[in-house]
Amino acid sequence: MKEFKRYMITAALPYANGPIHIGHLAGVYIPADIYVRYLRMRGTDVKFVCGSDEHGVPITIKARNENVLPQVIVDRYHEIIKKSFTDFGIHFDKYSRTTSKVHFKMASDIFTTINDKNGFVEKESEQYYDENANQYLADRYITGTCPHCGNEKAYGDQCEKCGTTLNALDLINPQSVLSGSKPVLRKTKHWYLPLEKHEKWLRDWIVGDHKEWKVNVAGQCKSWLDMGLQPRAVSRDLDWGIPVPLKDADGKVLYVWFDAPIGYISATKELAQEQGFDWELYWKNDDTRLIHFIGKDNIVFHCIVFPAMLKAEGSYILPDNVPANEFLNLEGDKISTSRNWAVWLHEYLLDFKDKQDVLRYTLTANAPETKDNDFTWKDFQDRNNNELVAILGNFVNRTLVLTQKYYEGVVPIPLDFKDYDIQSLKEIDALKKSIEESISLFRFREALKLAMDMARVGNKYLADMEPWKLIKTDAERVKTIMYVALQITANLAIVFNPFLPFTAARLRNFLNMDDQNWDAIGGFANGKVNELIKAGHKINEPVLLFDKIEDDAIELQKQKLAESKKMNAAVSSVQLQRENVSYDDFSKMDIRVGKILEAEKLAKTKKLMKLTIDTGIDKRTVVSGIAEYFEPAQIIGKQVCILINLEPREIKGITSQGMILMAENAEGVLTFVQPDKEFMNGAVVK
RNA sequence: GGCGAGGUAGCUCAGCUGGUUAGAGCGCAUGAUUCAUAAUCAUGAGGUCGGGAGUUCAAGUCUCCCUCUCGCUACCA
Repeated sequence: MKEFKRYMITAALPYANGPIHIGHLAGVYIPADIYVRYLRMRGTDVKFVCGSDEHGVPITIKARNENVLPQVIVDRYHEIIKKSFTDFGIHFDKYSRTTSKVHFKMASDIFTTINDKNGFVEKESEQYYDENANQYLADRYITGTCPHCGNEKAYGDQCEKCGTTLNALDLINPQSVLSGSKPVLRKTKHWYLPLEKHEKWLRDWIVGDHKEWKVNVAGQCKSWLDMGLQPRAVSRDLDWGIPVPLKDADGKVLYVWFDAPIGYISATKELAQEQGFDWELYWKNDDTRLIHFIGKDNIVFHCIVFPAMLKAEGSYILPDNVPANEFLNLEGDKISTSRNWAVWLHEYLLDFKDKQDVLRYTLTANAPETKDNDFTWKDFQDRNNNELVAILGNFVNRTLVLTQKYYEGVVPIPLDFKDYDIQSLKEIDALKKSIEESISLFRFREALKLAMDMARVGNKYLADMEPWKLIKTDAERVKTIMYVALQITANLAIVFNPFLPFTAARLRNFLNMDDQNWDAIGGFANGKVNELIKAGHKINEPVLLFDKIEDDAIELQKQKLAESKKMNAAVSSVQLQRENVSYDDFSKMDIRVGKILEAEKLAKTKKLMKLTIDTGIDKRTVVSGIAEYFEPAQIIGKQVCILINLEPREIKGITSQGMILMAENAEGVLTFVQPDKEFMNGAVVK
């Protein structure tokens, strides 16, 4: 593998419309932090940056809802996020934000350079415009009736009721969120990044040059490349964001996805200005290894879109690896900000004071590295009580307590080392090597387990040597044993530093030991024992490294979650009544009783069923999205209610003439609305 | 429906280019031990590797079909 002179590490920019939760931590920030701490301990030249992603429509919506300026929203969450990272020990060199001046200039410059090189294409399209508010409407600023489920509060990009992704032009009765008026279509011009032009080198680069990428990452990229890349708009009609730096671009800003990843570069530049180094060395030099830590939702951006931007600009290096993680679930359910189904970092830090490392440990040991994983409070408690307390904490404690008891805290002078002493110390070296390997492959879960094995070596050593027995018969030998146990303890103080920085620091404090770099780790090499703490060295009185977590603390957290669940159920189970309609409107609908004569599932679709209905008037074809809940055989012969005077519509090449009436519950389960006994086909429903 | 990832011991996961009786941690059982936050150490039980077919001397590991979970995508009058 190529030797690099320096590392540029980025962690996905959190979006500044909500706080950080355990999913973010497990997927992105903890692995990135471990990696960077490790590199630093090896004396590697590394910069680690992140920042708040502060543009985009959702922030302007939140601001509107609270009747404040977008800046107020981003200021609020920027502070919360930044503080919680600091308190949690995620140690960025720079945590910036995309509303900074440096970033505005950086994003504008990059846009300009790409534009000067004809890296964009311009296209006109039709978009909804609010004539009262005098502005174009982002998809989120348009509500209307979902053409699928009839929800009247569907947004222009998706319907939250049925989860469907929508196009604003599909909405029935579109309405501007800004003024309530009916928007009109107007032409607007935007700049697009023609990703399809980058397809070839992207494929060579990802599929050819980077076979070492994680399978989930490579697979996702290949899937996109195979589908064929499309031009992607880099600008939007919005008043919150970085203005498009061109003359004829009034009211247009850079699309948030375009400016956000540039935030990594801006943050580096700001750091460079503070510390006085050349930022371009970290972004434009082939000897730099660029690594993006992200979650799986960001794979396409960081592996395809952002590299295409950088390539189009021309002077930047591309990421060497993008170790994306999968998602973390919480107690069996997807983490969700809007449903408040999450463990929020800032709340955890209050509820579990000084227990940063317990969460770091749990989330690393159970990190979603290869597939989605589940966080449970029971697991959190078990890992603390059975692993941190029982294995690591206990070994350290018994060693230090014995040292106090036998030698008043002074590291004893060893005599002859026996084979078993040396063998145990050599295991430290073997583990160190394995840990290095695991970390280099971004397998932090495995690395952490190996670090715990080091503590296990210590426990086993003490159990086998039984110094508490020997002290009565061979006090001289015990000195050597305790000396060895203390060296193992000192190794733990270093090896855990990337994973559990708070604990490692406390341990070094107990041992009265200076910070050490990674290479200091060792047991036995070149025919001699590696002496991390010298004989005669005085150590401090120990305190327990970890406390047991009792059931009531866990119960409290579970109750918190149960509350969220209750609230959600209460809110979402029954839809509110819709606005009144006139009798005239109602009577326009011609609903009849009909009978299903034939039914067949449409090939190549998941939900669609082609039905032939006897309406009493005629036999007609209706395409209906019910295939997920019914088998053709079980519905043939059923009587149903059917709206027969609905505009016919072509679906998958078949003309659908009408709509079957269905009832749908909160989970989206469907059932037929039908007469309670066999009735005449064609009978009017009113 | 298409594509991607995953389905391995009660739980959480390793198993690289196919090769002797399928591994680890936690949990469980038994024993040892008491320096230690009843922590530790040893031993053991427990798996037809989602199901089926095939290739091969040999398959968890390759091919095909089916099935379930997660994600992206199409579709939903």
